[in-house]
Amino acid sequence: MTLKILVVDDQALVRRGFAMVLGNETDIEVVAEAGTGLEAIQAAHQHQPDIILMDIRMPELDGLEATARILETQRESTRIIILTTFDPDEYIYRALRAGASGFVLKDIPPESLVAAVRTVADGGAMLDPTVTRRLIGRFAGKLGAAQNYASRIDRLTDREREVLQSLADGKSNQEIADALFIGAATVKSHVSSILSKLELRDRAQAVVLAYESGLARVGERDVEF
Amino acid sequence: MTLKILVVDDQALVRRGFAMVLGNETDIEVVAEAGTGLEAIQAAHQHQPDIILMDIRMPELDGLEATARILETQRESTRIIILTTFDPDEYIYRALRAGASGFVLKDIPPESLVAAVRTVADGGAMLDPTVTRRLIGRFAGKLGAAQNYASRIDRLTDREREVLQSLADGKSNQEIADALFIGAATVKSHVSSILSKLELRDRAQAVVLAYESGLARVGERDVEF
DNA sequence: ATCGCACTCCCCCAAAAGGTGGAGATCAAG
DNA sequence: CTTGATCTCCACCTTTTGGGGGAGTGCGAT
Repeated sequence: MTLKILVVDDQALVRRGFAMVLGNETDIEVVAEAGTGLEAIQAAHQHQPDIILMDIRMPELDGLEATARILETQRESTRIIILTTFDPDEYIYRALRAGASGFVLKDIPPESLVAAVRTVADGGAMLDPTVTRRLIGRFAGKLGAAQNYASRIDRLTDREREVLQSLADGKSNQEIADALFIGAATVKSHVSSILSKLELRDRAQAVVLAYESGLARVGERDVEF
Repeated sequence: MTLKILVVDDQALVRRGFAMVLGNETDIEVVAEAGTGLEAIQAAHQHQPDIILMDIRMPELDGLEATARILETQRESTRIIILTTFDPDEYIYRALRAGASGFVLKDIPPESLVAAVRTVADGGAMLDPTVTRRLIGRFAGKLGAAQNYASRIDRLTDREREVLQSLADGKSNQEIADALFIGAATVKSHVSSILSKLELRDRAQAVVLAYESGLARVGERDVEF
């Protein structure tokens, strides 16, 4: 199956350049090009590309806004790689929030661009190394505070951690009991112990801490409520 | 200037493999190998490598702990790339927190490994695409399911959303009342209304939904408990 | 063998949370 | 001006939660 690509950039020359690089691959086809954000949205709906290479600075509607709008309606089928000339700083966070799967500089070597497209098509994400570092730094920094909790969590027993996991699912004591095949009284014991060890007041705080510490992660939960 | 590399893995065969791949490059030199975490720490101090390729599962001291210890004393001069066989899931956060600059799977193509080493040496960071995606997801607080909840959330009134925010801080009804300058009874009303509108059972579930929907995001909270 | 620990479960009690069914006030829109 | 929505609060009631005691089992370390 060939990958359908949409190339979006306000400079025709740049579009052609990327299109040529990608067109050399047998399993990649550039199905459309767009020169503005609005055109991009239009083209995305019309051609349903697998991957969109999106410039940021464009007339009418910038690439990040276009990214957000496109992903609103076709998040499942289309992934977007943001291309920028340099200075990712101000844009990366907006880009990632908008739902971009990649963020690379335009001076990327052609073969790397191809690799990035394939990676993203495979469900991965590809960021420029400096962006990656920034993201890690931000991530690690944010965890500065939560690290206290992460270390406190280590003091929990295995069973207690299991119970905390269940708490982070929004389960009641009885539901946890059923899930772990133990009595409700036992769950109460564990919960009490957890709250005490982590210096928390109630299960709601336990849920917060589970997320902040990384024990629970967004999107990994089977939230059936 | 040639890059000095330390290869750490408990399997000698794996070490030799990586060493050979890297040794082919004229500007890369494998200055030492280690088979355990403790050996790694020792070798890192002795050889002051620019880059360490570090396995996770090892006897004596695992790679993540070794990473943390090494970076404690030579964070400026040495960068570490974590290598794992698969299932990055459980390790990535610990790895990034420990200060790793890279996290790649062992089945990485040789030329990509070389590229990763150069990237990290240049001050960038290199993560496996699935890891990158996870990190983005975590940062952006958005993931597939989030949309369902997000839509339910906008049925809430402004005040209710405020209260939900407070719930996601782990606050009790009284604390929310104090924070919003209203009575505890009023908070109860709002909470009831929230639970009813979102079809939740208790505040713990509300916290979960706040995170899963992106209304609350890891690291944005002033967790003072 | 004894100690500590984790895990299991029990009882009792108080506090918090949640449900129901109100009420008054405001304010924007029809 | 009436309607509907929102925000504020109340009273009454039931359920859940959380704390404070135990207590018995098994298991691994000393």
